[in-house]
Amino acid sequence: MARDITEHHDVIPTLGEIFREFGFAGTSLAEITHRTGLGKGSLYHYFPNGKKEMAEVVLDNVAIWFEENVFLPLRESNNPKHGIKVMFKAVDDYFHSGKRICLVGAFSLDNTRDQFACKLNSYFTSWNQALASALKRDGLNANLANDISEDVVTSIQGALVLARSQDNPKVFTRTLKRLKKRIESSAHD
Amino acid sequence: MARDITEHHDVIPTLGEIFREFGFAGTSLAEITHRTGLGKGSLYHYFPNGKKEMAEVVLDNVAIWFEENVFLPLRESNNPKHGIKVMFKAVDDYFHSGKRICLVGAFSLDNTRDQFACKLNSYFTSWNQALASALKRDGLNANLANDISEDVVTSIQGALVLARSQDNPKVFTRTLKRLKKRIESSAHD
DNA sequence: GAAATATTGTACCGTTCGGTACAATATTCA
DNA sequence: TGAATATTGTACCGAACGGTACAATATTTC
Repeated sequence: MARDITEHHDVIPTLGEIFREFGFAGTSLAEITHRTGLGKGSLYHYFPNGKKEMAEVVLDNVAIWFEENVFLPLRESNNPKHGIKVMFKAVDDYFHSGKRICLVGAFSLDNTRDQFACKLNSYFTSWNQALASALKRDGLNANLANDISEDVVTSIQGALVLARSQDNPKVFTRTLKRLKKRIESSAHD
Repeated sequence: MARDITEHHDVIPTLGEIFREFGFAGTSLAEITHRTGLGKGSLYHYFPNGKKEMAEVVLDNVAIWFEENVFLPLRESNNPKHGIKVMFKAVDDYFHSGKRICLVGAFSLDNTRDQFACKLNSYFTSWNQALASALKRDGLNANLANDISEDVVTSIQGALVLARSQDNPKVFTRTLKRLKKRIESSAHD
């Protein structure tokens, strides 16, 4: 269990960026000590279970951020259209308009996935369900809502992959625009 | 430059599967010697530049496979609709209906990307252009064709990420179905 | 069959890996 | 202040890392 590291207020975000950059296997403790400025003594004081625990805390923080800024607005906004708007804005911000990749997506693709399977799975499941919920409240039937919701979450992930591989964030912003339009046009069917 | 390893006919596919499973950084020579059955002596005989060269050869082989089985049919089929059909079938086969991830996508997400940037970039670019070409020949205007093409390639990548993270290949097969339908319906606009 | 070449197994290299031990130093709290 | 606790820097560990050297063995070529 991680001790209270919250007073080092930017260590966890920094860890996130390192994992984003190198992946779990590719991230070395040397890099972590360098970028966080914390020696091994401190790191293992706050994260007794080492690198794996650091990744878990980071993933938890990602989940919390999305819960607050994306899933909750989708689920509980009185105006589902507004909730969806909030989602797109938050997603665009979070991924720096395509210049930042999704840590959950990255971890999903290699075998470290197995160690974090539960967290990775629930991230996408929550997103899917929250968005589908908003779409249903907006008048779509359940099948269509689930369909569009899966389409949106899937496309966002894919767009991050392509934007990264082509070193062109516009792939991401174009995709968001396309998805917004698709939701709008499906609303008045 | 890799020497002729073609007589060990399944070494390159095996390397591909290892890289898929562990990522580039996470793949050790020990794992490679174990799974390929080749000792270090042989490996460095055929791949004098080591692990990096192995990955390059694997990526080249992926590119060749897609060129032959996906891009070429899209670009040169007399009947573009048929070319698109061939693409979907080949993609479904290649990714084992969602049970196998995309090596190019996986490499794109971590920092090893920089070492292979050119190959990763051209894979997606070729796919995009080939598909857009087929759509245009099928009567779509250029803008719409590019739009749909990016949508399809993006969604396929995303679906592979989600299918993997949720350990549910059906996410992938559903996505393919959705994309086919979308192309069909956009054709008679 | 002999010479030249291609292939392979094995021992070994220096480096880096994740992680631990622990003393030294801050900090907290009585 | 002084004792207890929290935090940190540093030296170190064994294991695994990617890679090399090279002799031994196949295989090809003449």
